[in-house]
Amino acid sequence: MPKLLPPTKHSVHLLRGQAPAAHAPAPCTNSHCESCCVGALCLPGALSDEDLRPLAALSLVTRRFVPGETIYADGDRFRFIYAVRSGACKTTMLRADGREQVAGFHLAGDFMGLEGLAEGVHGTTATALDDAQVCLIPYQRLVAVTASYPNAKDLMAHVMSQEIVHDGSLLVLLGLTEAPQRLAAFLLDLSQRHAARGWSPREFRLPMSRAEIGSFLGIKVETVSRTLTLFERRGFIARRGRGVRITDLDGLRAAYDLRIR
Amino acid sequence: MPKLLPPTKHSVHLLRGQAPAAHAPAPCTNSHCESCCVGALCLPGALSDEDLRPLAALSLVTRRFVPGETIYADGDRFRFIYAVRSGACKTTMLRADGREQVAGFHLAGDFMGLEGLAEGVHGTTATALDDAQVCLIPYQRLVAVTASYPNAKDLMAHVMSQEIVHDGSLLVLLGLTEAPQRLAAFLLDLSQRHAARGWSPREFRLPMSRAEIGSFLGIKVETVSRTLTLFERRGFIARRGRGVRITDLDGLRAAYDLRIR
DNA sequence: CGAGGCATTGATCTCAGTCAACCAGCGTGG
DNA sequence: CCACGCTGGTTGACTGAGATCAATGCCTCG
Repeated sequence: MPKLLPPTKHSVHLLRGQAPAAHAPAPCTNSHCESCCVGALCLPGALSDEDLRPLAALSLVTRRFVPGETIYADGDRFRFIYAVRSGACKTTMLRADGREQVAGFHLAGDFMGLEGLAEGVHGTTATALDDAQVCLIPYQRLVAVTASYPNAKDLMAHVMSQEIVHDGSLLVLLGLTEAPQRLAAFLLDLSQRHAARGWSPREFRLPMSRAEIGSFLGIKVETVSRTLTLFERRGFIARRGRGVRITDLDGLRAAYDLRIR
Repeated sequence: MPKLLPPTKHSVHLLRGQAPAAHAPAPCTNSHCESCCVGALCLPGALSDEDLRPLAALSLVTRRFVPGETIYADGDRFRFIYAVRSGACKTTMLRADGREQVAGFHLAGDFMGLEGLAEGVHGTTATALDDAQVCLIPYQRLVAVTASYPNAKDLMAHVMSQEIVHDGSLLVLLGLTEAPQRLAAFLLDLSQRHAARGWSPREFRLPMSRAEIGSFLGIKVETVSRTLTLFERRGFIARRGRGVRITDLDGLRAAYDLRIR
């Protein structure tokens, strides 16, 4: 087996030790944006302290959620925009047959619930995957604040545009026909999002189950599993449980000719 | 063949006659929002004339595009938000292997190019599918206008949220595993969007090629074709070329247990 | 009227879904 | 403390849906 690269005891140990501890930001105690550890991610880059000050008036609430706990539910009245401070969440929609369909995954620094704005009602259900801290931003108050501070006014548009950009690249991802392509694109998307947060793009924990990955990608659990083993045999990744190390990022990209920007 | 329902000469004729002519809005000659025929679609419902007035200051430009013509390209600097006034467009991304991947379809009343806001550069290419009229909204000027008119201020957020809602439902659509499910969901999505415009939800023209449908849905052209024939044999649809009539909307929905809201 | 693009259909083969067994980790409770 | 059962993950054998290859038909446009 020339190409085969099984995870050594050592690498496995690395995976387990690093994944959750080293990359997750330290818990935040303060609810104000100035001191929030995901601030730079959460808010579009070039905001000065000047711009941030009005946001202090929002008096944000940060809540903790345990894995599986619902953050907001489909049908709830839209009152807050939710910013993930730490941990990870999923948003889902219920299908007619009762099974849930994953609509997206959200890491620290991501927003959730923006879809509620248009109709005044949420159209998805958000659930914590990890122990997660989520910042509740009261929308009405945000509107009031941004109205009077011109510099902070583009904030929402910026944030929403980012969401649209990401959704777009996910739509392209899901337009791929073959399971390995989709899964590779999915891993690369996660990798890139980790990089954007200053975390390692090559080694991280998958906060979601195989079933959830499959639901999102439109492929079955077994195929997710098999394809991951395939990637491992090809030497693209090493893994241990939910920990993943991308050992050959370019190879992975090249093998499935993707370009998720 | 008990269930078989081939398109009669008569129904075919209906399809051809109605599809493009009856449903498309009449061409707009005026560039101001007050008199634009897609105004109610383009702008969130409850805007009064009062609210609309400031928008006149935008002095919008409407441009015509012929089928295949590029409206904006991946990499272009973000200057405009594009509102489709008539016709239909697609947005695409180029994959590494050079083939293009369809990221979305846009009907009259839809916006395009919102993804450019975040980075200041467009991340997709927009192309006309029909003869299309597109309204170019200069973003900087829009920001200036909305800054001084509080009622018009939520406009952007509203519009972007709608985009996010729709993207979300498309993500769910693409998370479906089987080709007939996806195609059914796709048709129902189109149907619903037609209904939202006051057009017939049961009879319309597909402005895109089978290949483009396939690219978007992640299935091959042949499968698109075969699945459409399947739908026809089951009595769910009738079709002639790019014209479609949904003869059994509930049946289509029920058979593939979807609930695209 | 002919050419070329688009759509449909058929035959074959491959990949992913299905069904089922098995394993590892974990919390519960004896 | 270990036995137990449960959930989540992996693997195998088989089947079926969809991709591929190829041919034909249809419509549009020059």
